[in-house]
Amino acid sequence: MTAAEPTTRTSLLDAAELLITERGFARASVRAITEAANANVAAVNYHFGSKLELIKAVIERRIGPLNAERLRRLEACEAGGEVTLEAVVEAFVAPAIADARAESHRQRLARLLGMAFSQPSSELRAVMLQQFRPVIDRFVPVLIELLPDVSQEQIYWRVHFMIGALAFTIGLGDIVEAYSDGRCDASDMDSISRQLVEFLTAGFRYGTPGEDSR
Amino acid sequence: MTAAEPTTRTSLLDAAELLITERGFARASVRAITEAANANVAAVNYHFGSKLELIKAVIERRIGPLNAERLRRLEACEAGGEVTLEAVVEAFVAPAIADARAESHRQRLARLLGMAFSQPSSELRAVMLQQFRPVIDRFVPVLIELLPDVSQEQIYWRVHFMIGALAFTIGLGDIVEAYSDGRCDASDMDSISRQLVEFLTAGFRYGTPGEDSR
DNA sequence: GTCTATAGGTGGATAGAC
DNA sequence: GTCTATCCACCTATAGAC
Repeated sequence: MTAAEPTTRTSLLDAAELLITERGFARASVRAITEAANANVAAVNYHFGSKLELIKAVIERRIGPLNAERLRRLEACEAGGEVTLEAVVEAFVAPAIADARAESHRQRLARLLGMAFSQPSSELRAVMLQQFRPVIDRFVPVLIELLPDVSQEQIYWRVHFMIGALAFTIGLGDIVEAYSDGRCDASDMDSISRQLVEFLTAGFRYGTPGEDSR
Repeated sequence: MTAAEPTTRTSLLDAAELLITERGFARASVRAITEAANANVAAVNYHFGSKLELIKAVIERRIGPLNAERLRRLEACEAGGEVTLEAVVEAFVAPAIADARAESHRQRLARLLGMAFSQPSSELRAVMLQQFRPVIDRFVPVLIELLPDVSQEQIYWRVHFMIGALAFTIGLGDIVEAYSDGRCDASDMDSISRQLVEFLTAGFRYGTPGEDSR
């Protein structure tokens, strides 16, 4: 708990994260991970018990702090008395994009997140559900209060739409560069974050056409 | 080209699709696929050349018709003279959700789509890009015309947000059921489609706050 | 904690008979 | 086109010396 010397354990986590985002869960072999970490083949089993437990640890190490930051920002909003819809959406979106910008692992976290979500493995999806649960439980009531004309059910769906747009955007932003023939810059995180927040805020606020039309 | 008798080739495609969406690309082995298709182990290599080529064929078989339907619906809008923003968004969203409802493979197509997108394998991502390119190229100009105050760059990003929300929703709708403690029904495709179209339409239309505020 | 060696298994692919 | 038999690369996990 003193300094940040690279233990074998953290080296394994780093190497695993890198290789998983590069190759996927299945093709990131224990052999390759231990080799990249300058550790022994048996190190994964010694430190984590199995490859699956290592993967879980990789996911939890990233998603945990990310979601904690989301909660922290939401609480900062409430403490400041400025609980606008836009601020709440930003509290959810911005930490993920900020994290994607940090270091060299630009899309790594989000791709990891997206991969873990879309993985059919029920084990990994359970980890994701467990990690996201407190965040959803905290954000939804705030959104309900901010949008009294929108039903609870609709709020849940819109939160889901938000997560989808966010995960897809960070993990696969480079696709837009290809489609737009370079007109869009997937590395301009500030612009992306702003555009996404504005888009989602509008969806939350105006996503219910006049009730009289039904 | 006469009837639809189940050839070995199509049995392999069906079995591969099912197993891929259940287990993922890596864990859907050639052995399991051929067994499920009541075919011989060597059949995959005989008919497709390799496992990778089989996977590509599975993706193309589903995404191709889906995107063709999107183009067809967009053209129907234009022919009818009713090119509203909502109709255009619906032309993009509804075919995917309709397909997800058909047969028993509820989330299969979309999960396949999401998995193929988030797969680090550059081979598969190239297939996805190639399949989506004509759709993007067709929808973007229409959206530009409908939203003269929104820059081209922003349109591309919003289309990206739309795809993300859509893919995530169809592929992982059951997550919402868990988070909402059953308040949301992920099998009510009509409701989901309507809500998603309304959410996205609002994002497209009102996603740009007044310019005077900057 | 780290290493070597190896067990024990599954993967994709193919050769060659039918 | 279909089958069997087989090759061989690679994987996870562990036992046991250091």
